[in-house]
Amino acid sequence: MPRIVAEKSDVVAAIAEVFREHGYEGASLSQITATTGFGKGSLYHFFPGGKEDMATHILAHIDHWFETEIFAPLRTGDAATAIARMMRSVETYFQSGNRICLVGAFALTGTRDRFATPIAGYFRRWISALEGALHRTGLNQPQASQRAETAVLAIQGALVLARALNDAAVFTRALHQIEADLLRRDPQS
Amino acid sequence: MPRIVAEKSDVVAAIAEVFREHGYEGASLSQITATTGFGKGSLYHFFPGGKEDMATHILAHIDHWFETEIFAPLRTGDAATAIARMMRSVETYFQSGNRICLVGAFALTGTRDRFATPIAGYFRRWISALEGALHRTGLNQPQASQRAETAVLAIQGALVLARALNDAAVFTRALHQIEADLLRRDPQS
DNA sequence: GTCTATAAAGCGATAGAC
DNA sequence: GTCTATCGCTTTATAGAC
Repeated sequence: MPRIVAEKSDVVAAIAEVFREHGYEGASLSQITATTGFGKGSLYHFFPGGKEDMATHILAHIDHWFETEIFAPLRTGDAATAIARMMRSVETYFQSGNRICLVGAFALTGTRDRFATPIAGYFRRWISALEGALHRTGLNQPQASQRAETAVLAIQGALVLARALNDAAVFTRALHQIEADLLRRDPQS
Repeated sequence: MPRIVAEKSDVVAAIAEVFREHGYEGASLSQITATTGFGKGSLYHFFPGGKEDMATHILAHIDHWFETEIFAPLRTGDAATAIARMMRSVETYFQSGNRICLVGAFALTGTRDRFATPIAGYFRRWISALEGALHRTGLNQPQASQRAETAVLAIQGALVLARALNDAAVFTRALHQIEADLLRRDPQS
């Protein structure tokens, strides 16, 4: 049954892009109203806590997407398949390097202190889920742990560099190398 | 001969830390005056263009430091020595992961568009200088290019992840692996 | 070169009509 | 649930005394 009025989840996704583009401090309510088409009345109806409330819901929304699409499959599915799927999902989600990671961006400024728990949790669970999958492929625990951390870190770095150079190909290249490194069978870590 | 009054370079270094902590949008003039001790009168005396002027000088200051301490040695010195020195300088500069890269942070938000040229130039010259050094160690051009990009990207990612997890050890671990990967002699890229 | 006072604009947030 | 009007505050930036 179609709805006339907006739903919170629609609003969250729309606002997320404004935060992604300007950062937490840089995203003003007037930009949000202009870009999303929602007036301040609607915004404060959905998010009584204002800007911080919006960001909290956006982080939860992002976390839920990654949890469902990436972390959970890494934990339970066939390890190699889940890792390959992770790489494809990451490429799609970050639009081949044209979209940044909001969680990573929040981490780099004073915004981190405001949202320290969800930010740390997102990366911790990503690394942990990937580590588990790598362990199931036969790697020992320290190797799996190190490789997982390196892969997640490299994805973040690739997003930074792709945007700094305004060259999405940097991201695509990095993803291919990350995948090869993850599945490598030689003795090094 | 000692000076009583402040010099522009002193002011730049002090302001840089405020931008580093809060990002471009998040750093307010009142925070800058509070942290640095310079009043608005002094600030606008040194930087008539205001906040954007300050950020421009800060980026130039950072660029100059890297140019002198890291890029130039990579271009002319003994390759292996210069690379090892780069890793040490990077560890010191970023305070073992407790200090972020302002250029990378600027790249992630709308601030990038304002400073696109210095941001891209910083990373382009870093990668290019490192690529040259790797080439001189015997790697062919594509290998050197790929490894240089991967290393710079990994440094940025390590800074993001270390700050997200509030765990500087992530950065230290990553630096060791990056150095090993850079100097590796096996056939893979 | 540094200060204080102040202007003009934009900010996040609220109130109340509909 | 959405709108407009508005509050109080902070922002960047300027002016002018010292």
